[in-house]
Amino acid sequence: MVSMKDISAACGVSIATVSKALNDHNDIGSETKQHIKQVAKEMGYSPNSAAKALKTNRTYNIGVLFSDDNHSGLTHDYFAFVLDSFKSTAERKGYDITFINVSKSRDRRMSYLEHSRYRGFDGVAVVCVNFYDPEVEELVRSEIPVVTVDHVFNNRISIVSDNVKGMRDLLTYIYKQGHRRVAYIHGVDSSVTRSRLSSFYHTAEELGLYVPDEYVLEAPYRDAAAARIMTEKLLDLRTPPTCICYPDDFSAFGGMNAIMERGLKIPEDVSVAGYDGIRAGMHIEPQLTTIKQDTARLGRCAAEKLISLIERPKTTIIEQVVVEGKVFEGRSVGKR
Amino acid sequence: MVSMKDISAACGVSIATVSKALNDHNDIGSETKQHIKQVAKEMGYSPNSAAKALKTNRTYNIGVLFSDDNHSGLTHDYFAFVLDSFKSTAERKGYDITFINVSKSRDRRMSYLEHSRYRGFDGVAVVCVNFYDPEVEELVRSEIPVVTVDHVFNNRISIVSDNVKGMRDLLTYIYKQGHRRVAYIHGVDSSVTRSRLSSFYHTAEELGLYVPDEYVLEAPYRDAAAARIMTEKLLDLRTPPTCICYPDDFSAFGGMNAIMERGLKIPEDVSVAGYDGIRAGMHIEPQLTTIKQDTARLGRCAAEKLISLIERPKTTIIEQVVVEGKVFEGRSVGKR
DNA sequence: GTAAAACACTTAATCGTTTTCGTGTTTCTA
DNA sequence: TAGAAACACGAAAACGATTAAGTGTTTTAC
Repeated sequence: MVSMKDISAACGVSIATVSKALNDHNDIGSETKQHIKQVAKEMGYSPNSAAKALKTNRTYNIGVLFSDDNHSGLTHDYFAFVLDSFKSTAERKGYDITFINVSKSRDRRMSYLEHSRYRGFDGVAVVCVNFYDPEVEELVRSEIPVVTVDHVFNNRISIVSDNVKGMRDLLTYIYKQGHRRVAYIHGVDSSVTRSRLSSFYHTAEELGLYVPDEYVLEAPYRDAAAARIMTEKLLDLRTPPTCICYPDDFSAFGGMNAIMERGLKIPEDVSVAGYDGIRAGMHIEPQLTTIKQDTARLGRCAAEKLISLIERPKTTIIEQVVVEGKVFEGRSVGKR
Repeated sequence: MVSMKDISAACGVSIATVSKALNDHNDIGSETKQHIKQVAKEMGYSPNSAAKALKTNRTYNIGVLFSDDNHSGLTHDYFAFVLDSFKSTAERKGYDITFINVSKSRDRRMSYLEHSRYRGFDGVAVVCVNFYDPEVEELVRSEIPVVTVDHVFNNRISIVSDNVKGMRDLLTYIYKQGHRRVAYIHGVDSSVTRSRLSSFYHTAEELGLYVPDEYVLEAPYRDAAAARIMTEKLLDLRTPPTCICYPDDFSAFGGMNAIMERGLKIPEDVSVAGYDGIRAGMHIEPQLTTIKQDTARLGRCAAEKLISLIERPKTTIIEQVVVEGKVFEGRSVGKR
């Protein structure tokens, strides 16, 4: 590995001069500078991020905390899309991204914060984790710049999808299609769930839609099997709903299967709505009506905000950025 | 940030002693060692990976090259699963993973190899990229330990799914269900495609299955729209196939839609088989018959092999590890 | 023509670790 | 009891970069 020392020797100048030449400082003569750059290229100089980081305290590396209770991890469609967008935005701005370890390593495990300090991340993005984990708390409250996605912490930047508007739009759409008996299987408790649920109730009231208690059930996110069971409960009611909303598209798939297995038709007998707008939903029969999240924007916003916070901490506004999704009109919600 | 220097001052010993104590060297007295560790904990010592890396030339960081022509990136279901497994295996063994930049950064872009050297990756995994990219070549031929997934390079370790056996098993299953007119829409040229295609022909011959040329078409991977078009071509033939195999599950979704839109029933009129076994396939109607790849094993193997190559270069066998998938019997391939 | 300013480098300290040699005590060994 | 091990620790160099301060030379200004 050829270092600045080698170049300085080859060029007959000091290491400092090499450093400055390569970094385009303006107290180096232009022909010296050109020559040094030339030689560096010829010798195949490769900079050493560790040395640079040690000296400058900047790594141009962003940590990403990415995991959840179900251990869906990277295979979580919605968050994978967000992460993908986050990644390319960060890369375009000159940052690399490294995952913050979530599994216990060979020897003593580090906490998220310890790990972040160890790697010297310039900033951290928290996505798709259990936000009530004390280690997450510790990380978020630390001195390291942080953005969170889909969860609001006090006095931190967060990027959240507009669950209130999303649920309102979805329910309104369903209502306009003529449905008057709408059930909602919501996810387990979290800020996302709470936003959607209260929006559901609030919108129902606005629309003059009566929602009996037995129409509102809970199931874990992305658990097709659980959604099945809940769906069957709903279908067993004396007056079953004409439309069922699910916590996410995957759950909707599970629900659809339960419905079809009873010989019922979608959307003729029962309508179904998902949430998230994952790709597979477009390809199934009938095409799933859902809220299409703007994952590209979520990821991009998160990266931009975080990098802004890193590079211009004073002028970066600490705020919650809300990203709207929109109703994707498939064919799983029919007219009544 | 409290460093070894701070601890050495607090304990009245030299920095060297602190380093050795914390690293459990055995030329430090046990009570001194205990005391130093104690103080380190109390003072909230946080180690600095950059300094350590600079000195030891080991980062415990693995680079992952992950991208493709379609820019599916992280949202590529099959590879996301592989990566997820890779990630958790690596983490369990004490390695972090960092993405190798694929987009051009703000200033001059680094090549994959330059980037890897810059970050000092102990090793690199190459997944889901265009393997004919000269930059990939450069990286693979370099001094850095490398494993590749689903592509074989000369004299490098690679983990490949058993496409020959997979295709054979799938076609054999289809044959046993009574199909005699089987079409295959294969992916674009790559080592994976070639294995599957030759296995398809070979197996057909073994089975005594005649495959007319017009039954074999090409479409890009994971392109539902292209699969639609090809499917329609097949359905327009004077003797259309009774079963269509697709390059992957997503393409199969596209094909299924084309079939259903013609009012044909799956599997009564036309049967459909996918490849990969992504989650969504389980949830659609009819459930997709496909080859379920062992993504967990692929990722785990890749990580284990790479880490072995890093830690024990001499004793690690350079080989192609083949991971078998198996037929997932859904309901999209019917009996004839 | 001379002091000051501008220019083009160099020196040397520093970031936080690791690790090779010492070196001074203590404990065996014969 | 003298010499050799064994033990417990320290000094200092090194990893590869950055940067403040210093130095000698040339240009500028009046």
